[in-house]
Amino acid sequence: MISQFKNYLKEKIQITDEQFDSISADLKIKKFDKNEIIQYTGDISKHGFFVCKGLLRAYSIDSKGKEHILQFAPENWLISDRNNMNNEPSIFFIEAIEATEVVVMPNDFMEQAAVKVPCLQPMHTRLLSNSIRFMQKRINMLLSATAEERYLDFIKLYPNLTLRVPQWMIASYLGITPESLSRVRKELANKHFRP
Amino acid sequence: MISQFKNYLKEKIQITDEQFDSISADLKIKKFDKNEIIQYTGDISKHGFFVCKGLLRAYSIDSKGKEHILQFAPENWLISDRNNMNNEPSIFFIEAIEATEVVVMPNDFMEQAAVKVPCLQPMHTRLLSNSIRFMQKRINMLLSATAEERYLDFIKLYPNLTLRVPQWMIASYLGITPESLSRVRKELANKHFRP
DNA sequence: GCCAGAAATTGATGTATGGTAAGAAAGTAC
DNA sequence: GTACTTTCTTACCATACATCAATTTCTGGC
Repeated sequence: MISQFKNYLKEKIQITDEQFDSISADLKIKKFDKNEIIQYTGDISKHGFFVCKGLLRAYSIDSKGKEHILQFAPENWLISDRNNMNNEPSIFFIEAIEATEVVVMPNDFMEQAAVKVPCLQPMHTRLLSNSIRFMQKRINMLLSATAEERYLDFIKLYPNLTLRVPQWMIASYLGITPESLSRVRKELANKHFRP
Repeated sequence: MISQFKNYLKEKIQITDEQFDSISADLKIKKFDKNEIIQYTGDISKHGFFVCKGLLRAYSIDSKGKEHILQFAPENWLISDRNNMNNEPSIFFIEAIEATEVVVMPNDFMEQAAVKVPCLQPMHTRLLSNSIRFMQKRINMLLSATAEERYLDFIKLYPNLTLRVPQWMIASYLGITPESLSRVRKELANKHFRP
């Protein structure tokens, strides 16, 4: 449903149906099955994705074969590998955790679209800035907080994801093992933590 | 020296002296002493900084009073708190590690300047994208690498900073204690590591 | 050059989280 | 429903890094 992307934009900026139509020619809808991999490490992908429905994750695999989740992308999230902007290869995989429907947008979509619809430009900048803020917060947590604190923070930040994704993925996002997360949860249960 | 900022821009984009003059009216030079704090947590700062000379660091202080360095900013780096774009308070301090000279730029400088000099816009987007890539890499390291690996990565990334900043700051950037970094270095010395 | 304070090193010990392994529980496919 | 896989839990032990404390080395100010 491309209209979902239109609604997303309408919530952020003033854009008419005509304006949207003028930029949507470059967009395509694509569906992915659960567990389907959308982008591989080393790819030079030419697209970013807007998630209409479903759930994606971006993850890397380290030298020991362990996965590390960099980002979840549920409905109404944009996900794109900024490495591809410079035609450099991706450093992570993108995979559909659930059956997912996305809008596929060329890497230069925002720049191009902003020519026709100027107010997209500040929106784009704002999105990038938010992404930076978000990652700064995450780095800060990784530097300063315990596993338990990070887990509580995760629950607050992604209340619905907590039930939607398997625990081992949450552990992978937090930078701990599934076993440790299980123990953290047990601890919290003992303290009568209510999620 | 505001000319340093001009040279920086000239390396990135096509900009004439006249164009630069047309946007530089909003810029000011400011000097900070070593150890001077430029921005406090909670501030709603209205400026970002371009470092002409010297070295800044951005850091947070956790609930136990421990500092955590989010970013170093040596010469020719831009540093600005994206939180301020939304008039939200800063989540970190910015401090001069050395006597430092900066160009002070209003938060909306890039947006405004891009009206007069359009090619600043894609440059700005590229800078933000690079910042995102950089932080993704750092998150990935924090999730997957040992203290030693992160230190080696740091040395490769910031060869000159390694000598310029005290070790306890590097430790704070890496997310370990100064004692641990000292031991990591000792280990590397035993393995005949040559920096 | 000397002194005070900061930074770095080192040793002894503590703790959070990891690794392994086994079994329980929950999904998923047929 | 049964079989099979995946996920989650639990227990035991291992390890990377933290903490505390005592020196040693470095640095800047006089």
